[in-house]
Amino acid sequence: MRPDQPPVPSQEGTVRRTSAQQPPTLRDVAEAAGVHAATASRALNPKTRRLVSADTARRVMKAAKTLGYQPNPIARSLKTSKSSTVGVVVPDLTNPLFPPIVRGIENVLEVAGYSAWIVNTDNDRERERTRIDSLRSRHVEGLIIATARLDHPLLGSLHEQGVKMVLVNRRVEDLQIPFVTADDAGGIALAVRHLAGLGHTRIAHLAGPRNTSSGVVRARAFRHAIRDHELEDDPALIAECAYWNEADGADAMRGLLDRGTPFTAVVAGNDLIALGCYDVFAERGISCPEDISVVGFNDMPFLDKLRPPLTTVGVPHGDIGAEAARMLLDCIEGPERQSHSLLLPVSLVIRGSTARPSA
Amino acid sequence: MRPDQPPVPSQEGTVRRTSAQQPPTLRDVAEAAGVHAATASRALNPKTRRLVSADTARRVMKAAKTLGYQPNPIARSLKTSKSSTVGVVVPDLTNPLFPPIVRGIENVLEVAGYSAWIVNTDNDRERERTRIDSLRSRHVEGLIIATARLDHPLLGSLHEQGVKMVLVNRRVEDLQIPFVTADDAGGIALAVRHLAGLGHTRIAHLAGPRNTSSGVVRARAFRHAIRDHELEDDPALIAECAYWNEADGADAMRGLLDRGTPFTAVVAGNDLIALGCYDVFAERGISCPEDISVVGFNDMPFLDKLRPPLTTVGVPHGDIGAEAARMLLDCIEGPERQSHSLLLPVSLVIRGSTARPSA
DNA sequence: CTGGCCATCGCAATCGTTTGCGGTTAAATC
DNA sequence: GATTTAACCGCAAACGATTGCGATGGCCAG
Repeated sequence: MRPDQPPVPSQEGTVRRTSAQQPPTLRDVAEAAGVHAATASRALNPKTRRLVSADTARRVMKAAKTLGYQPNPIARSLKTSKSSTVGVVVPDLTNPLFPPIVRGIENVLEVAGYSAWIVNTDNDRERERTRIDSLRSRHVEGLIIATARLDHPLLGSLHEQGVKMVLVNRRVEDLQIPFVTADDAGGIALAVRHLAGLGHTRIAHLAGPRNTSSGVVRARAFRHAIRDHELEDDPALIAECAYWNEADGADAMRGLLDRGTPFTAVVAGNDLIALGCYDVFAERGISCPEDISVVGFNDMPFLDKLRPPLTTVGVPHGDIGAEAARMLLDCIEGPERQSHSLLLPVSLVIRGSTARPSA
Repeated sequence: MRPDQPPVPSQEGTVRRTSAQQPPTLRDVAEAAGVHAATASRALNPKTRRLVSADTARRVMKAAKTLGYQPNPIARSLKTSKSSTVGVVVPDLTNPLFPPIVRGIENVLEVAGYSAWIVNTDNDRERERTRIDSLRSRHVEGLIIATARLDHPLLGSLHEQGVKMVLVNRRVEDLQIPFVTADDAGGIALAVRHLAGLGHTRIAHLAGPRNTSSGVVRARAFRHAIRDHELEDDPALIAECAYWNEADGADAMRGLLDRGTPFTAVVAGNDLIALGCYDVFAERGISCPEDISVVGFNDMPFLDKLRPPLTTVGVPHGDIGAEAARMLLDCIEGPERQSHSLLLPVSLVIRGSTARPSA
């Protein structure tokens, strides 16, 4: 659309695009510095600067500064197939779990000169595929993925194709994809130790979906912990939620209650599931923690202001994101460094939703 | 890095890049269809398809499909200076106010074939400048901005430069930049009407920052409403928060309490400020709503599970985002349509934090 | 039968960088 | 003083698409 000035080529050799404030290009600074564009390119890039004389490097950099030159990432990306960009795939930004992770990611990416493309999948496989395709066509240099399911062919094939990626919060079975998650098992152990210490013996678990690693790891850890403390190991005390959200948490809780098996405490797969429990408590006039104690998982924001404040296990979300980003950058820059995975420590945040059993 | 095959040009004319699964390029499909790349380009683009014969168009599209051709957005963007991309500038994704807006934006962008670059500014002017620069260098076609301050020279200069943008949640003074916000004044009116109806006569306001439009609009609306209902119009009942967050809300509340002016209700500038009040209530043993009623603004998630559940004015965040995106697309496609601004209706969500004054 | 018009398509330039290669110059060697 | 050597820099070809323009051919009208 630019009115390409009529083909009167280089009338003077110095002035280009006089009228519009088209941002200056590399050629502009090259001309200003009296060198060829190639030289300017080398002078501006620290990695190639040693190929030009110190003097011309100075001249070029000065010219760049006075012209306010900003390299065009698109042209660069086209040429180099690099983009200084990574894709971040989350199920839903609206889930308070993810923004802190994203912030952690962005913080480390930013200082490394990278930026993040964020996409939501809404847990829809097809949408996930198209979003990731779009990321790849934009030449992202790697992927940080928060939507991993245990069985995830898409990730498998991406991995085979050599796409650099790291998983956050989740792992996938049988694949050597690096991940960084919270210490799920440790967190659950903390939770049931706390409940056992309060005197609970019949503790239920509202497990997350069986197709996510967090779901199964936490559920398994729960059964281990129950046995370790020699509490009631009753399969009827375990219910599974289809999704990590309030509605399914509430459903699971109702199911548990309707089943009639008595219990005095429940460790929820995560905070949202715990919130679902709160809803059911309100429905049925159950009081927490007097009738039933609840502990959540994640320590998402504002839990301290709930009625009652939710006891939960605190997870360093920002750190998870930051570590994941660091690992991805390692993958990208150091080609074949064997990057192992990371389990970040958690802590129990004791608030008002847990108490001694009334009985 | 691709091992550019030695300059044995077009040995057969058909095979390129046999080894690697380098994605097919436009030239590949052109060859496959037996036409020139230019023709292929025209055939693939609906807008130019009429320039080629129906038959070759079919051939090209078939070839594209069988090769799995995906146009390279980077090359396209370099040539056309378009990117099918818009920038979304928010202060902090971690604030639950913004994710729903972002989702709304993405939903309408997606069906239009656009996608969104999200950046956080942390309310830091310098960071804001650099992030927006980076967006522009990536050729975003427009900006959706949620960080507007009333006096915002940066936005002014962008606007002068012809950068398409629309503001969400905020406006800026003296500038004809289209915006879409909630009906702030209407929401405040609803809130004080509710409180007045309950019998409160001394109502305080914890105003948002004076440098944001929402802050001043809500504060002004508050004073109007107070006068309309002929309640105590005492300047000592108004405090201002430096930021829209819990900590500053708590500070303002403490200031109000320490001032000694009596009041029985407070309308907070937004939900986070209201949460700050909750903190102070806990500190000082004040009970809500018995001693003081509180109403927030925004109806962010999980407010219904607070102690007590927060009465607040509900804002259609998703719609705000969606409308903003629609307006921006209009700006981009229709060049000089006079796009006016939008005020979306709000509603009062009455919960447990408001009650009749005890006195 | 010829001229002209239109539909169709190819040519080549272009967007702004990066980078292999080759040429120039000055310094270093014997 | 001739020749090697290195440092420095320019040339031009990419990357993958879009697009103005011109060439070609077929078709119809005169």
